Amino acid sequence: MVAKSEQTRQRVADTALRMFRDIGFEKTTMRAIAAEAGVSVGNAYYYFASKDDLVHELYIQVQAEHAALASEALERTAVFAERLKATLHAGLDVMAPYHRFGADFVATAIRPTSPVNPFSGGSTLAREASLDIFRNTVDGTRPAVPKKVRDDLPELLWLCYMGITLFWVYDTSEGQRRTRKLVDGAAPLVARGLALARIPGVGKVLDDVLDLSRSIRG
Amino acid sequence: MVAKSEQTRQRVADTALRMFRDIGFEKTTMRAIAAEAGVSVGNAYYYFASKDDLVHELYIQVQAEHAALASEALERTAVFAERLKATLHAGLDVMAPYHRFGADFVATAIRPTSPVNPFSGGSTLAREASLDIFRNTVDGTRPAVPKKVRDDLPELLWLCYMGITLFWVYDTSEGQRRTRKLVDGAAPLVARGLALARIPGVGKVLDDVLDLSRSIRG
DNA sequence: CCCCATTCTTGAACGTGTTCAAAAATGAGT
DNA sequence: ACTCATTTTTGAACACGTTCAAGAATGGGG
Repeated sequence: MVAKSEQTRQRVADTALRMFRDIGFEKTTMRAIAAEAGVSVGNAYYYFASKDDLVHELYIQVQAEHAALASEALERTAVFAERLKATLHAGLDVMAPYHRFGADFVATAIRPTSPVNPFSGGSTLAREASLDIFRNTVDGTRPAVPKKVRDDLPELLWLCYMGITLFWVYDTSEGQRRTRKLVDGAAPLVARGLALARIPGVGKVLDDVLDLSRSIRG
Repeated sequence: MVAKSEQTRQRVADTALRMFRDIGFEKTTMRAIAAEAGVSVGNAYYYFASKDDLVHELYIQVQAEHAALASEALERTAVFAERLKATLHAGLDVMAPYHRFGADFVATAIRPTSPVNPFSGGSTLAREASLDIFRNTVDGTRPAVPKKVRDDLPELLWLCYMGITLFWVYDTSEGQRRTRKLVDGAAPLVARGLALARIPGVGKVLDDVLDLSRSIRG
């Protein structure tokens, strides 16, 4: 019977995530989580190597919700700008309850040693899952995006999404209204920008940008 | 006599900065700083509200060095791409000794509550000082950059610099070679991209980008 | 039923950043 | 020289994340 152990793990995770949402990152101490979940501090550490690891748990869950919500919304349109908008808004929808926690999340995630870090660590599962959402967004587009950028676009959009998330973290307007406005404004602009890729002069510069991007990554 | 007090403050700051550079952020404990500087822990806190505040001190100093080094290099050329390259490389030069400390610095700086945060807090002195470096970079350019973007360009470049810094933090290549390559490649590309602003189709999109950027900030 | 290796759980202990009441040093006014 | 309010300094104490030796529960094999 492995269920008992899994049950304890789940109770700790659920308690932690609820407390992150309700009272914020700093007030959610490991002692408080343990007490609330009815286990000892050491026991929580048996299942999660660190407090950051619990943040990782939250990241996984938020991302799964993002994928589900985006996938659903993407069925409704094939127009690139609309699809991008839908994916980005879905991300904001899912993160919304955790806005007050956002800054701490980003500060945690940005450390190279963090299990949540989206950049380093190479092929993190979480990062690939997140990239897949943007691959979906690009792939289902009709008319298709220019061949030239098709391969790199998902990663580029994902990077934009990271930027938007950062903007969102600092967005103190009610309901993060300004971030919504940013998404609404930026999505069609990206689409129009892509169309420019067909202008010869622009295309050359774009080629070089993509070359540089590839050479830096390699 | 106010010098005695200032002397203590300076000794704490110097000790902290040296230890950050030599042994890293985490190993530089407040107790270790105090011991090394020959004061009590509480005394260090009399002058610096937090460990983050000591990071702020470092930020100020690094930035002053960046301004000086960039200003010197900018006297040597009026070509935009060269000026941008010079400013960015100057930044990397100044940060170089602290590379191992970079991740902790960024994680500290990114919190909205941090005294080092470059975004929130509105008109932080440090942020304005940093922006001035890029205003200098743009202003002295001959031929001048397109009127359309002249006002917004410094802030945009500064934002790029933040991005490059982030890249630099994760750059594990020796001497952060890849970041240098990024700067060398990106600077001329930005210059060529600016030239495109004069193409009508591109100009329209650019106008909208700038409009959005302004409306979001306001 | 009992063994015992494995899995799970406990709570005290460590080092950390930070706080604070109290003590010491300082220096301007007499 | 002597106040005494102000500035500076001290070190013990607090809550935190984390570790770990020790013990308790579990469950398959005799």
